[in-house]
Amino acid sequence: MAIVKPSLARGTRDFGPELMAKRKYIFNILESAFRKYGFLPFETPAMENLSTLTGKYGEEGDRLIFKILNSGDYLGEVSLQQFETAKADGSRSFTGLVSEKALRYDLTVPFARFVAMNRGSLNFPFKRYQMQPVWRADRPQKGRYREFYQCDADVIGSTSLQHEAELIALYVEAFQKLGLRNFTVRVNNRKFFAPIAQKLGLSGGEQALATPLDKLDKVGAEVVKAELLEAGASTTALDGFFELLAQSSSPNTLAQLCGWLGEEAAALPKAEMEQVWQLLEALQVDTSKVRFDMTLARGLDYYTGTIVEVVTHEVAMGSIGGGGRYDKLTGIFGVDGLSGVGVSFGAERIMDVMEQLQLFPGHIYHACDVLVFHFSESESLHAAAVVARLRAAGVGVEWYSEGNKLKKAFAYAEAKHIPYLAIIGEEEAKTDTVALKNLAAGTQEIMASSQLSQQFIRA
RNA sequence: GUGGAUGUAGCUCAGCUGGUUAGAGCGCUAGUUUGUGGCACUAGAGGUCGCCGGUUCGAACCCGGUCUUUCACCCCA
Repeated sequence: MAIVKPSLARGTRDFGPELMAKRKYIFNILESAFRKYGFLPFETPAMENLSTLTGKYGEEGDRLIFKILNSGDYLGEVSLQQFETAKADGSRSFTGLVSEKALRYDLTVPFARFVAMNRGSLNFPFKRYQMQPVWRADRPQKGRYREFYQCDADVIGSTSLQHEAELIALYVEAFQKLGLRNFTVRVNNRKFFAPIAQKLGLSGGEQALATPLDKLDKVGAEVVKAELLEAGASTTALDGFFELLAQSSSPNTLAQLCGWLGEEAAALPKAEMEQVWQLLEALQVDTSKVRFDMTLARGLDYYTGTIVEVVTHEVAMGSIGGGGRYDKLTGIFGVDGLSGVGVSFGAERIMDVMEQLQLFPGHIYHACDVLVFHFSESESLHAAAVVARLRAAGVGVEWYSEGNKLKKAFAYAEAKHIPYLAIIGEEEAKTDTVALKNLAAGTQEIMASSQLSQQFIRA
């Protein structure tokens, strides 16, 4: 077989022991936060039926789904006419002919699929957390991968705004536990969009508003204004709206927006926002980390109510978390009346942010407590006894196997961040002792083998 | 998916307008020190110059394609 130069598929990465230590550190913090709020673990397959995924993420999203080619003679069933048609529409209809499975694009849709399938046997409101990779056929950039982990917490089967408030509380708590200080949970409500679009006179409905609005902070007011004009907005209404946007960082934004819309039109989303806010305060959430942001839109089609997104101000990075309420997601699978709400943590980006801010504590990467080293074969049985004795006492031990060079054992232990080296030579074997060296301090002590485990149990 | 940049030793990078055996620092290996590292000194190993093709007497260097990474757009975690 030809030798292939080893390489990674585009947009993917390996996780060596050091990165794994960091990822597990993040996952452990998130997991304990999830459990603290009553969420239970849950997983779904990496691949779903293509029909489960398409149409849930918007047109752009559909394009980014990784499709899996059918097995066998997948071209045999395709007629020449179908082929020509597909060729004419830029291959769009072709995937449907040769692919019926795809890699999951997010964790929410598979979860909704599960709930719809198992509604009879679930205990509602059903709360689950899920930490698994998702795949997107996007063009990779910094902080943007084609395979990345999401950590989601969702509750399906309740319309209570308690869940919105609790999930925001969870966000604030988890990010603070991870060590992030300067971050904001942006909150908005999709129910504002229809009345705003109507007042502006947009023909395309709320989506015509959401897409341009979402990129306001990026492209600036003028560009957004131009796009909305093109979408049919009236000039006078637009001026009023941008006056609001110009001061959208003020704490009165919500009231101003509602004033502009009129009490009747704004009544529902306003009431929801206010209730969520009251609950946040009652839950003693640090609301300085939470901000109403009328420019937040979010791309995914399925959100219907409260939407949230988390950004950090300490490093340049896209959002590190996002979520919202979706009323009709299970409806697509034939089960109406099950509203859901959830949040997602972008593990990969959180990891990149924490890396840059050096938020990982130093102790998370160490293989075990002690490396046992013996000089020659004649001491190996004594060393084995020491190893066994330590492990029996619950101490993490690695037994060095490469030769008689103490120097190399030092380097090895250091590379794996093992704090202690237990040295066994002729003299130690004879007297049933061990020379225990603390690598960081450089101190060394001769002690009886039987006393050795005490050192670690104390520490 | 569209446009721009990038790619030289394990890592970070030199390499003058194309000209013989492609360099440095760090790291690695061995030794000074046959049982005590993190310092110093000495020696050494390691490169199809991303890949494929073209121009040329001659290409790491010029041209085309391709892949990777990266930036902007799009979108998003």
